[in-house]
This record gives sequence, structure tokens and C-alpha cells, in this order.
Amino acid sequence: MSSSTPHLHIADHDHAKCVAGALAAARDVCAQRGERFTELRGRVLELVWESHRPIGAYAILERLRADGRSAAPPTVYRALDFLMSVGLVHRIESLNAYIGCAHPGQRHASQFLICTDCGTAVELDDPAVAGALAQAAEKRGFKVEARVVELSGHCASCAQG
Amino acid sequence: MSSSTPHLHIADHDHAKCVAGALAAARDVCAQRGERFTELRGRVLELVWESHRPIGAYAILERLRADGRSAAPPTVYRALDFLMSVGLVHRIESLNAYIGCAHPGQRHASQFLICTDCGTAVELDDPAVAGALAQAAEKRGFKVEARVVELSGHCASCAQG
DNA sequence: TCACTTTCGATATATTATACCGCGCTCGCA
DNA sequence: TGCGAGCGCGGTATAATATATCGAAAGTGA
Repeated sequence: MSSSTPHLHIADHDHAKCVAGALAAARDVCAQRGERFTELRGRVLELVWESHRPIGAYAILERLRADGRSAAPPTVYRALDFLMSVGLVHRIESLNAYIGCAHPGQRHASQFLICTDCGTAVELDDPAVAGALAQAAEKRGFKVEARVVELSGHCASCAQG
Repeated sequence: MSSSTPHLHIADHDHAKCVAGALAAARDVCAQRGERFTELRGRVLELVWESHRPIGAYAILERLRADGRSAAPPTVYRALDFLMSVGLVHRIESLNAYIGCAHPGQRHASQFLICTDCGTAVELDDPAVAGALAQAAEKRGFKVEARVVELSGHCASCAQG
């Protein structure tokens, strides 16, 4: 584990497989929806999946440039906007950062647990939370269109693992 | 109702009372905590309470300048940071904006219903939601330190009022 | 091949937020 | 009542994040 990933205890997992799976799922989703999964979009998705920590748009930009590619902010934001529009990437509002979607292709209302020690963000799809939110909104006649649910704190490993 | 507040159906309320109440509560909270409730902080809090719609830092800045006051971004951010630190103001992450706390002085885990039509944000303190979130986190050994729960959509009035 | 649409490069600029410095006021305390 | 320590704030500069716009290139479908 590199020093840049303290306590990344989503360890014990084959991350290459994560990335490959995400890319494969992306191809599927885009094919199904008749969207073009271009080389740039693929590369950006790959960078977003580089780790399980949300990554900023400008960090992605740096990496694209490191590839030798000419890139400017719009390059990144366009790709991210596309990836979010097809549900392959989520934006973490409290960090102004982006993370790969854990359940691409499926409709889901996700929640994030963000560890402020190791930086990892875990995506949940907890039905009890989703249900409680839906009820709270309905009780007030509110029609929900978008949800931002982000809990920050210490993951199990960092809290004392 | 001004054209700048379409469908503000938190109507039927004496907003001056809202503001006065918020300022009084602020004085109390600061007194209790031995914090200084300065004129600037009071004015910023008042501006945040100008409506029930989240307001951006730079909008606050403009209003301060309209007062004839000399002010720069740090002026506003310092005041907002203070007000948030004592729990008088919340930040709405999905809007990069700020709103007065509906339950100052009380510990609470709030959720926001943000209407994309009229711009109002209603603060809830729904125990079922709070409970579901606590459980979801605990189940995974996650120690929660901060919560961001923001639902966007259409309020009862705007959805069809 | 041609017309059409989408994607991308490129430049400029907008929006939101913070780092830093120094002064003066306030408050606690002798 | 004077003093020192800390806090609040004015002010400048700059960082970090995001968007508007335009034209060229590449893919798509007839």
C-alpha cells in the first residue's frame, strides 16, 4: 500500500478487476443506451476508478496531461458530465469530487460513507435509508428528483482496525 | 410576493418574526458559549435569513457592500464560518449556499428539502431518517462525524399548489 | 459521398473559497 | 486604570472549481 493510500482497507481486493469490471459495465450501459463510449470517456472513467477515493476534476486533468494528451478543464467536465448522465460516475458534493458508481446500470438511490482518514468513499444502497427519506419527503408533499446523502467520518478500518 | 420569490409558499408567515427570532436565538447561543456576536456577524445572519432560500457567499458580499460597508470575500466567509461553527447557519453543499438554521442551539441532524422551482429549502429533523442513517453507518462500523442530506425536487406548493 | 450530429480542442472567463498580513479593539487581569 | 494577549476584521492576493463559446474533426446514417 502506498503512502498516498493510508489505511485503504478496501484492501484484499483485486483492484484491477474493479477497473476492468467498471469499464466493461460502461461499455454495456452505453451500448444499451445508444451512447458513444469514446476513448476519452473511457480514460476518464478509468482515472475515476484509479482508487476508491473521490477524485477532483483537476486531478483528472493533470493525469490526462501526463498521458501526453492535450486537455483543458472542459475536456474533463464534458466527460464527467457524460459519465454522470449515464450513471457511471457520481459527484460527491461535499468534496467537489467524483467517484465511480458501484452499481452502474441499475437504478438506485445511493448514500456515501466518506472516511476523512483514508479518503475512501463507500457507496451504499441502503433500502431503510432510502425508505425513510422517501417517507419524510412524501409526508411533506415533496417530490424528490435528486438525492445527496453523504456521511463523513471514520471507516471501520481507520476508526480502529 | 415579489417576482424574485416565485411560489414562496412558506407564505402565511410573519417573516420579520423569523428574522427577529433567529437574531435573538443567536444572541443567546453566543452568550451561552462565550462567543462574540458582533455587528458584522449579526448583519450576515440577518442576510442569510433574508429569505428561506439558500444564499451564496457572494450574494451576501454584494448586500454588505450595498450597506455601504467595505467588505471582501474573507469578510463574508469568516462570518459564515463562525455562524456555522456555533450552529446558526448551515451550508447547502449541493448549491454552495448558506441558510439559517431552523433549530439553533439544539443538537440535531438535519435534512433539507430543496425546491428547484421556488428555491426554498426546508430543514427537517426527521428521526426516522436520522435513525436509518445511524443504523446504516453502524452496521458497517462507520463513525459518523458529519451528515449532508439534501433532497432536491418540487415542494408541495410548486408541485401543484 | 454528402448532410447531419456529436465529440473534442482551445481560449476565455465566471464562480466559489482560502492564505496571509497587520492593525485596532476588547477583555481579562494586575 | 493601564497593559498585554487574543480575537475580529480590513485588505490584497491567489487558489480551486466550473462554465460559455467557437470552430474543427470525427463519427453516423442516408
